[in-house]
Amino acid sequence: MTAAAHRPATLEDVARSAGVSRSTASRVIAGTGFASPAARERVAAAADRLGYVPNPAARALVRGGGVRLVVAVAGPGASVLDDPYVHRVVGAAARVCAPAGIGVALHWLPLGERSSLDRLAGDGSVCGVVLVNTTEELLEAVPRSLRGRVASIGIGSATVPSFDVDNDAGASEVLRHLYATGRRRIAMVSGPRWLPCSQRPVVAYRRLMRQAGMPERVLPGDFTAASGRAAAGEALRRWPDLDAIYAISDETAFGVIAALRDGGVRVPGDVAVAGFDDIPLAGMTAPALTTASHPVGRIAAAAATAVLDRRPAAPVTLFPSALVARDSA
Amino acid sequence: MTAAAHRPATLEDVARSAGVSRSTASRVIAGTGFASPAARERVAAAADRLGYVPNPAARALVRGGGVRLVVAVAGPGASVLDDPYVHRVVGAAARVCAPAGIGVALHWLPLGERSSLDRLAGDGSVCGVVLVNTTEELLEAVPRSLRGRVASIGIGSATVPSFDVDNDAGASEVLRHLYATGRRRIAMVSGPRWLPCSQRPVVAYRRLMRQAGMPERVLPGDFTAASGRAAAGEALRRWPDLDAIYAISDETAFGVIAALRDGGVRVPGDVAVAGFDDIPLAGMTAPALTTASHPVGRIAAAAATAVLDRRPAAPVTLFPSALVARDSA
DNA sequence: CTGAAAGCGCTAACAA
DNA sequence: TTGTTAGCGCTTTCAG
Repeated sequence: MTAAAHRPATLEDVARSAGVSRSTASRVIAGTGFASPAARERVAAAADRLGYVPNPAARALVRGGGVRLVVAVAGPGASVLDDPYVHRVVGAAARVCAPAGIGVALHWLPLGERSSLDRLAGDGSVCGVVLVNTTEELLEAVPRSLRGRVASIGIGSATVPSFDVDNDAGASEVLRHLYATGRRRIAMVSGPRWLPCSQRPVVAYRRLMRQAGMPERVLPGDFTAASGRAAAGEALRRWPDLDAIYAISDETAFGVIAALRDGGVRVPGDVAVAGFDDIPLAGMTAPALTTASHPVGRIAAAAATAVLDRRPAAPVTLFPSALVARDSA
Repeated sequence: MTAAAHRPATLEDVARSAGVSRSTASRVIAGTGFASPAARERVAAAADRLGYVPNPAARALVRGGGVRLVVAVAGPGASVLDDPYVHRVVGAAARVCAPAGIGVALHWLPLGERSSLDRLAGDGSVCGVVLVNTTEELLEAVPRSLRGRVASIGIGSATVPSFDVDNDAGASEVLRHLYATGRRRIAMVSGPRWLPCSQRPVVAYRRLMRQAGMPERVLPGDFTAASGRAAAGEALRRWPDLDAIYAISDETAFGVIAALRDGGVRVPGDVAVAGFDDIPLAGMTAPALTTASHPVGRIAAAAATAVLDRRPAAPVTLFPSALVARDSA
């Protein structure tokens, strides 16, 4: 453990200090190729003595590997980068990448703009891309050269493996819970129309409603609490007989509950409310939110790992969604 | 706009295509040094045609600049990396770094372990470090070679500039609000004892209580809702005459409110509760949380920018905390 | 098993 | 104003 010199120690320094050539030192450090036990030990000792840390940038340069993993978030505006969900993804990815000496960058992908993806593909420092909130259009625009080092959290395509929560099963479970507890006039607040993966729960909802002979009532939202507020007001106006609202995100559900409360509607007495995601605070509010928990961190870690390892991933990897029945429904 | 070739275009490709030397191309692309308008234009055209993107890794290698900014979070366990606050910091940093071709890595810094910092300093690919939740001990262990490219979100030192919210003013404002609305027996739920910057509000609290001749009642917490629950129970037991609880984080405040509710104590009727941070949901709950809003994203962005630009920052940069009076207090 | 040599993509003296 | 020449720190043939 040496006081870090002003200039970081290089492999050359280690080699000299160990009395071997740079190649030998490289083989030992990288753990690749042959080296005598003696050489192995001397190099290890020298590296330790000098506080040597391999430079991933130099390594990437010669290997053509890249040094950053880009989390690319599609959306109508750059403000999508402020989303807590996105931050969770970036945090999980950064954690997975750190040991490999890989950094994470956060980019906004304007909807329907293919040049951004081309730029990423043409950047030799980019080792891979994790797409968030993708559209079919964007998926089609993924350049050939990105294949094998791109993954999507959300919908995928033939060339882009998808890592996502089992939206269909999750939504169905919540809906069945609502049904089992006697709710028959269930409205749904959906995600933004441009986001395909948020349509999955809507499809499940419609199917279930039809099967049960219950009315289909879908209102558009955008994951925010504000959109939940607005949707709840609208729902109350259009369907006074309403007895449940299923929101596609917890934030939205909280907005729904707030609007209901303002309108003098009791939750769950008059109207049950369920969310989706199970954010940390979901269990602390009054009423505590009934929702489905999603392993966002694990999903992001899996996507990042697939990209890092260039491991040919299954076309679709689904993560389980688990109903958390609390007070609101 | 060329379909990204399998191998990203290099400066050499651009130079050849423009009919100039690599150096000239470099000067034009990097915007440094001289170049005739003619050359300038031809290089620009070639770069555009080839979809050329400079490779930050190669650039960093020759300039000795590094390619990753490390967000190093101190704490007793690696689980500190799961914190939403940390994710916000990483997200903001990643956003600031992306245009420069710099990635962000997330590291856990075990309390009192100096070798981690030495490793970071000895890694040539690290362009800088943003410390989160630092201690004096860790600050002292910052290697010389990191000076000028390290910043702290929290307390700082002579060599490490600090970027933080004005904890003192923020806490005072909340406390004064509590006082102004008639509260006289105010308990405080503090942050973890090992975290110096979380002691600041406690100091402010003690000073104010003393000045007003009010009792000092501090209970330890750790920012989590669970610790808020526990602290509230304890507070009720020890101080039955309590009329307000000030929690050092919104999560904790929500835990406090939940415990109070469970105990049949009305908020704010019997006991007022105030938080700290103003998380997005603070305004949606019942009662809506009175708290102080903190520009976490801006703070993180400022710290990251200071490190990136190697700009000699002021020893301490304080960001304003703004009281948001809602229903809970 | 080891070392010499070439080169990843780029910048920065230096000479022309 | 431009091109030539050295590297940045590392891996990787290819000879020894």
